[in-house]
This record gives sequence, structure tokens and C-alpha cells, in this order.
Amino acid sequence: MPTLPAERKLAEQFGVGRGVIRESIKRLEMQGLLEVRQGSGARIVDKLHRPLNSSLEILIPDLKERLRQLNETRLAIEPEAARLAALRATPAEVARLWEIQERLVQARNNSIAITIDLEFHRALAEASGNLMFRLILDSLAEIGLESRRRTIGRIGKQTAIEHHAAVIRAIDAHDPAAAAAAMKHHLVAAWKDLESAA
Amino acid sequence: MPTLPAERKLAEQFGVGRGVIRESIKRLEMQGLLEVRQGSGARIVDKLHRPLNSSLEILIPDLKERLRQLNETRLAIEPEAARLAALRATPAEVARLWEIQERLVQARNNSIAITIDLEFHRALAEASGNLMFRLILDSLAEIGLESRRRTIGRIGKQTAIEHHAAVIRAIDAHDPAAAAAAMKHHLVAAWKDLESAA
DNA sequence: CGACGGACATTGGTCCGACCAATTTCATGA
DNA sequence: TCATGAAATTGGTCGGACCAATGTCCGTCG
Repeated sequence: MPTLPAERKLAEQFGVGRGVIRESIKRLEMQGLLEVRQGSGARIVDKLHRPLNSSLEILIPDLKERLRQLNETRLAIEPEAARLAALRATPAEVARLWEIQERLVQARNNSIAITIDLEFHRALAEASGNLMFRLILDSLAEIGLESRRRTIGRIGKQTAIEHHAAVIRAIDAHDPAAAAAAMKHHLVAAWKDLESAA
Repeated sequence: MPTLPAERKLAEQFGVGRGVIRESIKRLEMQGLLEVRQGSGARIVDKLHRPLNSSLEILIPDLKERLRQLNETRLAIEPEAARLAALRATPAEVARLWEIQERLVQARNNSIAITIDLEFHRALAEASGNLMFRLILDSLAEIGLESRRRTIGRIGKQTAIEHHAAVIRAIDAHDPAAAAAAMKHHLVAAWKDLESAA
């Protein structure tokens, strides 16, 4: 658990007042690089997507509208991410996708299934070799957590498993067009399902 | 020029110490909602895209790599934005696009042309009716300022004018597929040009 | 009369020392 | 051995003081 020295020590070490240290830490915290807890200290984390998330919540206060635009954005990015993954994914990355898929099949309840579903989409963004995709999708994932919760809750995980499998097969076969199409189909289906629920 | 009351006044008004006010202001500044200058004060701005920008600079420190991934991301989002704009753009939004186009034609030097080019892409994101697109593209625009500067500098604005016209025509005709295709063509051309320059 | 310049007020930036609150650490005793 | 609680550690807040940059205003000079 990598943590920072105490504020007082940092202030002395850099020869500045404690207030300056505090504001610097605040800055890094806002950027998603630190998490601060009273009593324990500041520990280093990797939550670079939080600022984007925060911006989106301010920009689109209404939850329903946020989910609608979220879906559009995912629809723009994820098929493209799948396409690039089909072009670039290393054997290790493909293996990781299959391993996540296996765990999704084994998942015993919805809560676990949702976590693994998120992991799948994240691993795919990773395999696309584009960090911007990963950052953006990380943020969108957090926004869409509850929508996903509802979707999987309604239709169960079976559909997701089949769709994911299609995506991974296409990536494994290095077929960009098929990967993009499969991902698009998956997202459209999930969205339709969420809409019909409302 | 909407500005905030002085820190000391805010502190008294809310019955808290000045430090708390300072950290709160710092927070809002990090989110791109305020800009603070010593001597004058804190004025309200709308720079919600800055946090994403900052995250991307941390995530992808290397400029060249950042530009590569930037191009991929634009290629994923902007054609989709153009597609949606073709479906949804109001007459007023289309008129605005033509007006920007006219100014681009009239632009006397590269610096002005670049500004107007940015304006075009921003207006298009706006016309897509998706604020996430606008936020993301605002951020990417700032990253890509340098590259765009070089591109327009090399090949002049004529190509951009023709490509933009094709996009606007498709939107005006409510032809989603054509709008997406035209935008994709524009981005691919610009990228190829930038690559050949390096 | 108008433009320039300098004194003064305003405002953010930093420092210090003290105290409060949450957490962790650790010695003590059952 | 483990639970308990006191003490140390660490972040959170407060108040006052001073520095630095900026804005304001008034008097002087052309």
C-alpha cells in the first residue's frame, strides 16, 4: 500500500508551508492520483478516469439523459475498440479475454456477473492498444453501473455470455469487421433491453 | 465578467476558515469551472474539458504517441457525431455550420483558419446532440492543436474546405451514412498528411 | 481637456502555530 | 492469546500576519 509521507514532513522536506502541501495534494486527489483519508494519510491510486466522470455529471445532470448519451458514446467507441483489438491483440490479451469469459460463465450471482462484465469491457479497451479508449470507457462504466445492473438483472447473463463469446472469437480470428459488428450488436441489444424496461 | 466574492468575504459569509474556502476554490478550478488570478479574483468559466485533457497528458506522456491515439479516437467519435448530426441537426445548427464554412473560406491566414477549423468540429459535436461527444472532442482539440497547425500549414486550407463542405452537405440532406463517410474521409486524409510530414 | 504615472486598496499566495477529529499503533491486562 | 484503551500519528480547520500581483483612483503634466 504505497502511501505518501505526512503533510508536515513533506512541508519541512520541501521547505514550504503546510498549506501549500495540502493544496498540492488536493490537486493530485482531484486528478485521481491520490486518495486521502484522515488519520491514515494519502495513498497512491490509479483513478485517472474520475475527473472525466465528474465533468460528465456536471455537464449532464439528468441521469436518464446521461444514460442515453452514454449509450451513444459507447456505441461509437467500443465497436472501434473491438476492431482495433482484432488487429493488435497479443495472444496473452486474447487469453485474458477467454479467462474472463470463463469466470463470467461460472459467476454465481448478478453482482459478481456485473463486476466481471465490466472487467471484460475494460480488458477489451486494453487490448485495443488505445489508452484514451480505456480512460473514456472506465469513466462511462462507472456512470452506467446501475443501468448494467438492471440489464443483467432482467435478462440474466446468458445473452451477455453469447455476445461476448462472439466478440472474442472475432478478435481471436483477427477479423476486425466481425469484431466490430459483434460488439455493436451486443450494445444495441443491451440498450434495447434497457429501454423496454423503462 | 462573473467573478466570485473575495476569499476572505466567502470565509466570513460561510463561517469557516479561509483555508477551507481556498481548497474548495481549488477543487472547482481543477474541474474547469473557475479560473483564479492573483490580484483580481476567481471568475467563472466553462472549461469542463480540461480535466480530461490533464488526465490524458498524464496517461500518455509521449506527444507523438498521444497524437496517434488522438487520431484513432477522433476517427471513432467524429464520424458517429456527423451521423447523429445528420439525423438531428436543426436548421439553425446547419445554418451555423454553413456560416462557419463561409468564414473558413474568407480566412486570411493559417492562424485564423485553425481557429475556425476547431469551431467547425465543435459545432458539429454540438449538432450531434450528444454532450459527451462535445466534451471529449473539446479536450482532443486542445491536444491536437499543434498537429492541426502543422497540417493546415502544409497543405493549406483548401482540402479542409472541400471536406467540410461534403460533411455539411450530407448533414443538410439528412444523409447519415454519407455524413459519417465524409467525416471519416476527412480525418483519414488529415492523418495521412500529418504522417507523411514526419 | 486628456493621457500618463504613482500611491493606495483589493485580492490571491504563503507561512506559522495551535487545536480538533479520525485512524493507527501498541502496551497492558484479563 | 486476544481484547481493550491510552497514546502517537495524521489529516482537517482556524486565525492572524505578511508578501505579491492586480486593479483603482487621483493628481500631475503635456
